[in-house]
Amino acid sequence: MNFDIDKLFLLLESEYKRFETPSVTKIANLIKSNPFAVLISTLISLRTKDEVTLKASERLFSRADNPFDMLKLSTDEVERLIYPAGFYRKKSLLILDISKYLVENYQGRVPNSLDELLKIKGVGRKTANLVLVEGFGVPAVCVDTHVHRIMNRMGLVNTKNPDETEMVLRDKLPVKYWIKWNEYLVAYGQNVCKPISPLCSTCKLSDFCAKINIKRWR
DNA sequence: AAAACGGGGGC
DNA sequence: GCCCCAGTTTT
Repeated sequence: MNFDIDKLFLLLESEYKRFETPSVTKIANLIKSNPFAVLISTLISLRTKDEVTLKASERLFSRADNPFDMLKLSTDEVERLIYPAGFYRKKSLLILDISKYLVENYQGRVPNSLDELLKIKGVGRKTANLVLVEGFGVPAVCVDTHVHRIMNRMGLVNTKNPDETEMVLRDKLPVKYWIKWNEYLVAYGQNVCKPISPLCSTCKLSDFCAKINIKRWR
């Protein structure tokens, strides 16, 4: 990164605090303390808005916040619990599949290495890295659509491939920033650096922006 | 009626 | 690398 990464991080941090909403943060923090919850809520979040995901997760985890309890539920029950998130059939089957896999292979615990996480069905690099960062508090670079879009707009990368963005960040971003990077950028991506019609005129990060791919992402 | 919400996997 | 997947909520 050519620019002052420390300054950028501080800006992101202060912006993040502006976007915090107590109720959402409370649920999110509850999920964060449990790697299994992080894993499952990430699957629920597929093609689903964040508030809906959190509400569905909260309902599901109040019934079962570990693989053993999850396997006591039928697919119908899981479907009903996560219903508003959409794609509930596919998701409920996957949730129970993964629960079974974790019980059979890891005594019901979520593995804490990238390689082992990637062996789980339905888990790719984004999900695996998020489980490491949020579930285990291990430094990892998690590139989701927000991180990927903003890094492209800033000119750090110029690629459609999130894996490439991940590799560049691993190389250029100091490890001490890995834990919070995804969280801050997701918040910024949702509130300011949005996919369509981003709020560039009031953006605090414009000094860092290469101003490419602004109009529309995707 | 149309758009928004995203990541994994198959080829 | 490109395309497919498939359902809700919001506008």
